[in-house]
Amino acid sequence: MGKPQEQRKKEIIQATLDLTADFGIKRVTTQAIADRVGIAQPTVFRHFKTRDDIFAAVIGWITENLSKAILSGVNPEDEADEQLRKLIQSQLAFINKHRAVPRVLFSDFLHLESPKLKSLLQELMNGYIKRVAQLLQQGKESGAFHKNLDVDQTARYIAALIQGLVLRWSVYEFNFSLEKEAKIIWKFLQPVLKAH
Amino acid sequence: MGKPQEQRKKEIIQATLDLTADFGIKRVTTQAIADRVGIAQPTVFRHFKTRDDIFAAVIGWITENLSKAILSGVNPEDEADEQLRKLIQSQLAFINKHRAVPRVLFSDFLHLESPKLKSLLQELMNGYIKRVAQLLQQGKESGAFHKNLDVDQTARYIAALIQGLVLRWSVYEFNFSLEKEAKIIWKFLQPVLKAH
DNA sequence: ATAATAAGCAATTGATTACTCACTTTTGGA
DNA sequence: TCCAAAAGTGAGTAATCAATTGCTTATTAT
Repeated sequence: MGKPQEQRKKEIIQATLDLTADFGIKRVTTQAIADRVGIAQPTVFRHFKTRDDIFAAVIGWITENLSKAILSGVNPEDEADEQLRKLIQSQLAFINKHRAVPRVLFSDFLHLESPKLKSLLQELMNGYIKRVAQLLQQGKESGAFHKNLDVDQTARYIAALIQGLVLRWSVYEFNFSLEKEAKIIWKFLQPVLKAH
Repeated sequence: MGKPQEQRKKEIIQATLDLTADFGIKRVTTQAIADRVGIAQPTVFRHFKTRDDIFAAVIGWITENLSKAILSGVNPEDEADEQLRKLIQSQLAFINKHRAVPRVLFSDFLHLESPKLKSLLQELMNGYIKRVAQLLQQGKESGAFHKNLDVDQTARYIAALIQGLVLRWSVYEFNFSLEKEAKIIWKFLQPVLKAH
């Protein structure tokens, strides 16, 4: 019994991701989702109670897979600065492949309509910032980064830098490669991390 | 004839700004705007042909007043680095006062539903980046910034940094002061601008 | 003063869309 | 095999909202 249920859920999440990437959250109606999955519109509600629940699952998917992408992109035996470089690189590679991410991130719908979705988004950001801060702390202790680095502040700004970059990428209709930007952003960060 | 017309237009724009700050673009219905101005809903359409036109005017207002705020905050006789510091500071002070700015900036509605509004947004970003790049170039020539600075790249990243910061401010429900952040962000940028 | 124009409104329309209901079909465990 | 639960559907419902229409009131230029 459980199997088809879970299968359909995944199909619905995937369809929602694809549609969100192309058209943005507003246009992703339950009808559009149903069409793409190949079921009738009311059937969607057999698997998710409300449309919000679908987007909650989508944020869950993003959180989970972004974590995976970062984990698999980073070698914990590297020096902290190399780990951070790879983290940024694999994060941008992931977003580059999943345009639904900026659509979800920059959605007034999510920011304002649903407190539940908003707190999921806050958790996603918190988790990311925390992870970066850990690496900064590690690198500070090992001498890879400079001694007076404010790790929390810097982690927040690294996150802000990347989010701003992704916003520009999204506003300019994905017309440059995020993966290439990873190298440039890393170069940009060097003086912040390593200067005296 | 022109006078009441222009007056009402301004009232509608102001009402839209206020409502957007509080509730986000989606909830700013023509009815809500009319209620706040104190007119009937169809009267709104005497002054703006479509709802999109209202938001176009709002972006126009933001563009104009952000420019003014920056201009009046910057003394052109200062050194370039001092001008840039004041530019960032007055920009953040302006956004701090006008929460409609992030609501407009981070709206999938604007990004996706209306090509016209999207290109207005792109122009706003372009103008800002250009202005920062000019200051960087000026400071590079005067020796305030280091010789190998990539002015366009750096200008884009400064814009990204600020936009990412404003996104966090918005996602965390405006629970910290952007003006205070201006000082910290300036400190953060020092090594990028002045290192060898 | 008055004609022309703009500003205003109540009532309605038409389109959209999340969600429900009553019913049928499929599926999988005993 | 059988039957209970799950998955599915067609046909709605109810709510929301931008935009229109047909009309009245206020303003202003001559």
